[in-house]
Amino acid sequence: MHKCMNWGAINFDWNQVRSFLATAEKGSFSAAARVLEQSQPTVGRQVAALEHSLGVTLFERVGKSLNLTSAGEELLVHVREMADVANRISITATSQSNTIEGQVRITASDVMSVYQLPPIIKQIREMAPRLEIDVVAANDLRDIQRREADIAIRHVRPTQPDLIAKLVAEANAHFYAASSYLDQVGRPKTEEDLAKLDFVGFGDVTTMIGLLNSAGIPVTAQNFRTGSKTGIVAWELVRHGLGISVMADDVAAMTPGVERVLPSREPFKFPIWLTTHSELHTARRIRLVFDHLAKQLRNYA
Amino acid sequence: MHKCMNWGAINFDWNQVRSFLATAEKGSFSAAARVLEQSQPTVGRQVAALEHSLGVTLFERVGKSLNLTSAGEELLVHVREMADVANRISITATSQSNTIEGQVRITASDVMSVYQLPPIIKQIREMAPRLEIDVVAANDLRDIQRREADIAIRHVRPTQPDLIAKLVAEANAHFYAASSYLDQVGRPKTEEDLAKLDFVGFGDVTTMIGLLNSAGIPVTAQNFRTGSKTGIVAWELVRHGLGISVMADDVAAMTPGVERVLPSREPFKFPIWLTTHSELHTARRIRLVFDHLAKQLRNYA
DNA sequence: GTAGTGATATGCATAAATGCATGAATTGGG
DNA sequence: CCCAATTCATGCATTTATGCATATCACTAC
Repeated sequence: MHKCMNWGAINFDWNQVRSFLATAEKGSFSAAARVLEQSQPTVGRQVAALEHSLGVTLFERVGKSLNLTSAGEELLVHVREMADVANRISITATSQSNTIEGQVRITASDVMSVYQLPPIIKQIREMAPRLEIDVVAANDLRDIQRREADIAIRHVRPTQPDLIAKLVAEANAHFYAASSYLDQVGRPKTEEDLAKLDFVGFGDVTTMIGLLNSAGIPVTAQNFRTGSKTGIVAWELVRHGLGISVMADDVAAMTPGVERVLPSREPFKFPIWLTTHSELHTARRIRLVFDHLAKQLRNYA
Repeated sequence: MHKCMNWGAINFDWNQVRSFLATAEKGSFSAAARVLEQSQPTVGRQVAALEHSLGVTLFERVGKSLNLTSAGEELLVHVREMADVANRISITATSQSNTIEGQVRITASDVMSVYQLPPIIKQIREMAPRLEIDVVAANDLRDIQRREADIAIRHVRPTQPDLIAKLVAEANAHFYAASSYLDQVGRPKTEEDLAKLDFVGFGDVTTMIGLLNSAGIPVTAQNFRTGSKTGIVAWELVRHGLGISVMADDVAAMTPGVERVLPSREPFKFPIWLTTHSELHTARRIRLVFDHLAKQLRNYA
């Protein structure tokens, strides 16, 4: 039989709890294994071991997908709480750490990650060779409280209370298109001309239309025949002459083959906020990266 | 060097946190290892690994004993919270478990554990063979919230809010001494006579004197020339004729060679409270033991 | 229906953690 | 002042957990 070192629920493996949480949130052992950076058999076995040592069935194996038992659901509440505390431990530990080594995670839009971050990160790497910079390129907002990133570069002011945010720059953006495309369709003189051309969608098309309409450009869904949630892909579509889109001037300036549309139009303005957890800001390695990012991003004003 | 699978403090081993907690509370790796039922090298290595993966020094090794770093102290707050949540998980899991198997921990005074519990536990064992009953014989009050026991038998009403308590009996106690001792010093007729004899201390002598004084027996510390914190030892001392002590009548009745002193004196009365966590009370295996204990202990009224 | 996708479970080789035995160092007591 | 008793650190053998490859199963789409 088994060895049953810890009969009953007195002492259980805390790591197995984390496997359970990931499985419950992702819906399968395989998906949980991916986030935990472990293998599917491992996660499956850990959850099974937890079930055994707790004496409770957490999931119903109905062949296809796992369903949370009512007992599992009740436990999940506490398990989430435990994970929250674990995150707080992680944050507090980092804030206490005064060494300039270890990992720092920066999250930013994919466009900024590709076009603006690399040279800055190269500088940081030279300043602090033992620092490991991890860029999380994502257009959805990552949660700093849950430690999905240490530092976030955002274009909206964060609302959460425990976060500190610094407005480092006010960036300008204009309409851009490939010169080849404009040669073909002609260069618009007015915003009404503009509304007759093709646009390349960027993330959520609906909100983009709303934004443009409120800026006085009467575009509709008809204008958006191509697009991508991934900013870089959308920008490449623009570069290959598939239409017009709004882009930060800095990025556009380093992209050959595109030119500004309605050059005299007043620019769109958007803020660049640098964000981190207030506790993390006391950690030397975080502060170093934060301050250097602030300094360098200020140049893109 | 090391392999550093998880650089930075993003992902750390939750079990290592428990090792840290035990070490911080017990003051040494060895002591922590005893509580965790692990070896001292393991605990030491786990804490070292945690320090490494968190990038923080938790303890100062000053040769003799470990001292918590300020960083460690700050982390300890959150770590305790994490352990609390883990306990809640344990309790909730048990409350959800409807199988009559696994461990049930009962805590009681050592005297009760030795003289009264064994036959009851034997009955339970026959009723539920797959149940593992663990008796924690301790005269200090064990914490049910921290899951040091599932069911506690106490002589004071518990005050904590999440506990449910059942008054199962009102037991009687008298003065007892070995017949051989009374043959030697004579059988006292009054309480003043009594106060001239030797008493055997039971736990804290000061509170015992206070108790006897308020009962009208003018004893002083002079009367207590022997004693033991361990009730069974004290009772054995009584049985061997080293003096007088108060004892529950049931226990005294099954001890040959002792007889009641001042037999007509009205008995001391003390309550027997059965206590468990309110959530645990819904678990079938806990309920079974709880109810059977209540039923059997009622006979000792 | 039938092939294809994505999931869970199992056997087996490997990697990692654990425990034991031991040495070094420190404290407390005679 | 030295001896006894603890404590932490390290080398080594063993146990334990992990990952890979694979078989099996359920569901989807054509």
